[in-house]
Amino acid sequence: MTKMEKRPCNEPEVRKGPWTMEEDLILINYIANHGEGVWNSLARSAGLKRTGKSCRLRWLNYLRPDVRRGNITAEEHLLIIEMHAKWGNRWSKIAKHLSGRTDNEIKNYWRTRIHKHIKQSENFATLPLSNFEEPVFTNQVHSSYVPADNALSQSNDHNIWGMEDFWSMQLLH
DNA sequence: AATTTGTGCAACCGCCACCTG
DNA sequence: GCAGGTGGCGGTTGCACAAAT
Repeated sequence: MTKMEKRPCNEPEVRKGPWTMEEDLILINYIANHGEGVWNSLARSAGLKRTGKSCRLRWLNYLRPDVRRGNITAEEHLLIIEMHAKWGNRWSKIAKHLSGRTDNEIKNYWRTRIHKHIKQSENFATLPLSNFEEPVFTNQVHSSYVPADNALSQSNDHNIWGMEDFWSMQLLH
């Protein structure tokens, strides 16, 4: 919340924006002890000043132990394209076929990598054939479209706390 | 070195469907 | 049948960081 907003004084304070390490730990600990439940009451019981929706999203997209982030493989890349052709923007449906992947990640991946390149190739299509480059999805392109390792480490770098850290801390309790 | 522009991703928003009383 | 609460989904936004100028 960047601006000061008026809020009725009887309404509980609701935090927005990026999650802090403390909040993550509270949520992880609470779910580890009590399991997932009704998210609104979970948020209240855990003492988090977040909406149930926000907690659910954070858990599903980031904190779940089985969630896999980054490093989309060529195989997954192909599956995404295939399933998107079949179902369109049904991200959650697509995500269910890619274990550990979230709809949010696939949606972002599509928008930032695949869709962008399709747009680009559409632009190429308006050019004379002599200017036309490789079709977007060839074997050759698979490797170039899979995020480079350094790009991944870059994206993981600003997560100072990896999920492994959280879960290893969890095991200590 | 400073500034601008582009990119990737986490998180929010709004809508809809389902459930329960 | 209706209203309120909740979960799930897809679209969009805001921000941090990288790359380009």
